[in-house]
Order: sequence, then structure tokens, then C-alpha cells
Amino acid sequence: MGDPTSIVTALDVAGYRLTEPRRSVAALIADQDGHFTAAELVRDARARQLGVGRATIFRTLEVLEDLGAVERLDLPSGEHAYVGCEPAHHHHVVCSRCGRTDEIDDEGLRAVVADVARRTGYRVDDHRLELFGLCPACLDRAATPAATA
Amino acid sequence: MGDPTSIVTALDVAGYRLTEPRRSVAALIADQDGHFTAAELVRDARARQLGVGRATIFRTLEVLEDLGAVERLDLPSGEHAYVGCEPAHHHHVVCSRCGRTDEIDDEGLRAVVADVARRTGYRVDDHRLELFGLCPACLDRAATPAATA
DNA sequence: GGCTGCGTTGAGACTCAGTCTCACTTGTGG
DNA sequence: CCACAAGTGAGACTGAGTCTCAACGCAGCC
Repeated sequence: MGDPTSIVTALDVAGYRLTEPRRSVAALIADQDGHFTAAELVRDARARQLGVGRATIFRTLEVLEDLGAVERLDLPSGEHAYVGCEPAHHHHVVCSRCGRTDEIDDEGLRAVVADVARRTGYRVDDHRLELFGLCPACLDRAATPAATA
Repeated sequence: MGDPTSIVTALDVAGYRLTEPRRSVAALIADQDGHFTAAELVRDARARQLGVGRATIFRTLEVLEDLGAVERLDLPSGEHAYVGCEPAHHHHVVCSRCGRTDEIDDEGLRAVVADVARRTGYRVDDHRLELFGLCPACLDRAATPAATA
């Protein structure tokens, strides 16, 4: 469904070679909706007979994370997942039922961070915020018990 | 250094048996300053000849996390670490040099979460915020390059 | 104080994510 | 078209975390 172009472009711009395996991984990521794990990509790659190795998938994800084309999430379960996203600082709300994720911007949070820095004396260099809950669609479905699960 | 009593009490109150291994783990945790990983506890336990098995340490950490006597952090490196803490909802600032952690309360964040919920339509059930940076002591040390690293 | 039942434990096998190595392949710039 | 550095894949390896199962030891009871 998705469009792998932006990922491919990001690689190109950053001076990485545009190899076949990397295009495949870009396509796999573009086709995910919601978050996905490295293991899922490996499985999908195998299912589609793409002939992309495990190591390559991990390596590509690492590169893409560096480029900000993908972001790593820590799910409450302890799993490491990824979401494809725009390369700007932001955070995610994650639906714990269907896995959908939406980006949220930083705004209010900046003040919170500044406040914490002031109160604790720390110099805060980095932060991570993740929100978990139910997305509107899953909420709807939950609200109408008549609907089939 | 620390006092394992509160951990032991938490176990007791929750109806868990107060076994020797659990006391040992409580003592190990109380002696950590800053965050620690399961692997570190295992190593410490071995160093002190406590005869506590790996499985027991993992199990005890899990129980303590349930009780809120310990909280799990996801370090930027992807490692899972823990901090001993009071069983109330809160977050942590983590010093990325020395590992010290401080608790911070929820305050400003509640508004941010509510705002996100309003704007995205999600029902936000849970969230996680972690701040990383340098604690006052490490900042000081960094500011005086004359001091020996 | 001794008994007893069940929650707990430890050793070690197992699984699974992620990393590393190294010989081979393939984009890319000349 | 060539040369060579960047990238790749197979599979070995590591290390975290889980599971199993027989043995153990708390805690409540007499």
C-alpha cells in the first residue's frame, strides 16, 4: 500500500547505495500499517520470497533509524517495534489493540521537560514519550458489543 | 547501603512468601544505586555467593514490577533496566553517564496526555516518559575539564 | 516443637532477538 | 567496461529471558 519512495530517497540523500535488498526492505516497511518488529519484516520478506537476509534487515533498520525514517518503540510487553515516520522529533500514540500508531508533536512536552530540568538540576538531552491506549476505531468497536470481534 | 525492608514488606503485604532467595534479591536491589539490569543482579548474586538462581531473579523482578516496588526502564541502548522506587505512578530522569536516576512526578504531563487524547481521539490508558541527560554531579565534572576523568 | 501442603526454587535446556564474520556480490564513479 | 569499496547472506555466536520439573522450605496447624 504505502510508498517506499521517501525511504529510498532518504537513503540516497544520505549517500547510501540503493541496492536491491534495501529497496525490498523499504517496500516491506511501506506496506506495514501500525508498528512492526524486525522479526515481522523477516517473516514477510521470506513469505514474499525476496531473498533478503536477516542480517540485512537488521542493518537496514539501523540505518533507517539513524536517518530518522523509522523510529523505535518499546512496547509495554518489552518488545522492540518500529514505526515508519517523518524524520522530525516527535512521539507516538500506539493502539494496543490494532497496533495503529499516530504521530504527536512535542509541544506541551517541551515545557514539562524544561520544568523537570529546572527542578532536578539535570541537563536533559533526550527524552522518550510513548502513549498507549485505544484508537478511535477500536474504541467504537469496543463500545458496540453487538459487533463481532 | 539501601534498606530492603520496604521491598520485603511489599511482598509480605501482597501475600507472597518471604523466602530466603527473595530477601537476597531485595537486599541486592536495595544496594544498587541508579538503575540496574537483571544481568547485573545475577552477577552480584553470584559474586556474593548468595546461591540465588537466575530464574528466581527474573521471577522476583517480575513480581516486584507487578507490585510497583520496581519499575522497568528502556534505556536508549535498547537494554531493559530497573529502578527500585515507590509504588506510585511517576517517571524517571536517568543520568546517561553515572546511571543515577531520580523520580519526577506526573504533573505537567497529565495535561499533555489529555491534550493528545483530545486531538487524536484515542483513549490513552497508559504512558511512559523517560528523560535522559546528565545529573548535576556529572555536569559539574564535565564543566571542570581539569578534573581527572 | 514437628507435620504437611503448596508456593517457591535452581539447574539447565530451550527459544528467540540481535550481532558478527567472512567470503562473495553488486552498485557506482571513472 | 572496470575496479573497488560498500553491501550482502549464511550461519555461527551471544546473551536475555522463559520453561520444566524434581526437590525444597515457608507458614499455618496441631
